[in-house]
Amino acid sequence: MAQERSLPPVVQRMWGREPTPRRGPRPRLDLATITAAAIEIADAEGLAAVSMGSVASRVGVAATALYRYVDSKEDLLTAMADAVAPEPPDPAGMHWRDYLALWVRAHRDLILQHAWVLSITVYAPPMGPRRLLWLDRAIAALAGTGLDDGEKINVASTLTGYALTDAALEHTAKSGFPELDGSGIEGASDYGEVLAEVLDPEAYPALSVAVRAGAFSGAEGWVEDADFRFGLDLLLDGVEQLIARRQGR
Amino acid sequence: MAQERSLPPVVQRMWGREPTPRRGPRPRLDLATITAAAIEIADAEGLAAVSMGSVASRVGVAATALYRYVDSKEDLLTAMADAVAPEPPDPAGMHWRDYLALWVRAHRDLILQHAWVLSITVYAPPMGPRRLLWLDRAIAALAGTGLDDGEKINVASTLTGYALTDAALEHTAKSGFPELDGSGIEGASDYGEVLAEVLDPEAYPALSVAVRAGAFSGAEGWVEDADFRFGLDLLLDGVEQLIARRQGR
DNA sequence: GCTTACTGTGTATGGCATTCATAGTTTTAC
DNA sequence: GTAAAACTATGAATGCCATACACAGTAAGC
Repeated sequence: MAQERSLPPVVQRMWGREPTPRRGPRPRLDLATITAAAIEIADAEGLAAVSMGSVASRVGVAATALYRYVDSKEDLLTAMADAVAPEPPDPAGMHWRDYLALWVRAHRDLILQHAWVLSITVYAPPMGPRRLLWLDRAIAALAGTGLDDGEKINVASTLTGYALTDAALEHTAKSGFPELDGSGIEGASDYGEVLAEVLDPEAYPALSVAVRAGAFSGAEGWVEDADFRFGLDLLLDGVEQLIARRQGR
Repeated sequence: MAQERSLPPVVQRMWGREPTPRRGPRPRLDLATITAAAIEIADAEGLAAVSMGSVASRVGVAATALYRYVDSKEDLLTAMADAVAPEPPDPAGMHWRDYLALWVRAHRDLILQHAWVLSITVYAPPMGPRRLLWLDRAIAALAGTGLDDGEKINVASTLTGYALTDAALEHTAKSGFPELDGSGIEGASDYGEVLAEVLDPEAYPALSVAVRAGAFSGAEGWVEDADFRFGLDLLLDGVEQLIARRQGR
């Protein structure tokens, strides 16, 4: 009755609850070391280089041995996406807004440092121990703001989404537009230039004005990461207003 | 000199500029019909069923024939992600806030109706004709707000990101948490229940309080799509404040 | 009519995730 | 102390898939 529902094997292993077999030889591995090996490969050679074979040979077993720890490659990937998250920053003593700004930035940087995360999941509710640790800190930072638990979680969720999409944008911008490789187009302003030739001013009235006015070219001369802060402030302003509403009256 | 930079083949085809060969047999296909076929398959059987073979046989050619129109499968996928976008709603005569709310919702619904989009790209700068059409309308809706072109694009970009991540969340919530299939866990509240067993209150102080207080269980009894509106209002409040700042002084 | 520039086809290759039967290993039961 | 039971890692086999390549057919240009 009480055990009717239980977490599936992989998730249990993500939480460090590896089943310890009562008979037979001791398992030579655990999910953590497998995941760590996979992350190393992904960091070094990209996600495409992560195959059951490559991961297995890195930990010194045959490819099929991994299926003792993981039901499928997908399981391994989700475990990777969780395990890659480091310790979140400590909110102790910080104003919620300062902390959340820091939190989102750290989140984004984390993703940029392991850009392969972008290819795994768009965004799923956090389930693993590491991601939930980040969620915990965000909730903690919002203590005393008057928001209820659900609202806090919603705020964190929205911010996570922003970190993710901003990281994605920044990544594609940095690594060049994937569709434009070998076209001689190197950055946003070049793209704007070429785009201007194709854009029909009748079908795209507002956009073609903006493009011809150089809206894309401007993106080149960024002051640090103005774009990131732009969206972040948008969101935090929204949160601040919500908090004021909850507190004010 | 002027032609030094040019859009790569696929992108040109996405814009309807198919090269017309001067000799030899007429091409039997074009990118649009190939893409449409691929989208039909993805809608019906999921993205996994989209292979060069399946798409080719649906349009009545051999698998390898597709490489006359597309350099790689990835090209086909990005073409799909663009072509799937329908006509955007018309902003004429609407207040910017009303329109953008509508716009984001339509965007999210679009993704939910073709959830496979989530597996293709997290979020890349729009390059195809359909996505840019949406961008155009968002910019148009912000006319007269006092924002400059770059800011308008940034707003649209942030909102797109929100549509995407919210769709992703909603999708995983609807289709059940992928990692939890066959575990007897059916929804968020069930997950909260099971989670409570694993969560160490010392390591996750804020979160375990929230979970035990039923923060996840509450998510079940949604009024329509309260969560979606929550984040949306957060963002639009932020935009509104920005506009006020640009106008006010 | 002959060349030229194409198109679609068929075959072949190599990589990949995953299945399955098997041999080996440790613990429990008697 | 011995045998069965439970479990591990392995190696070979399967089937799918993206893609490269050489080729045969076709339509325009000369």
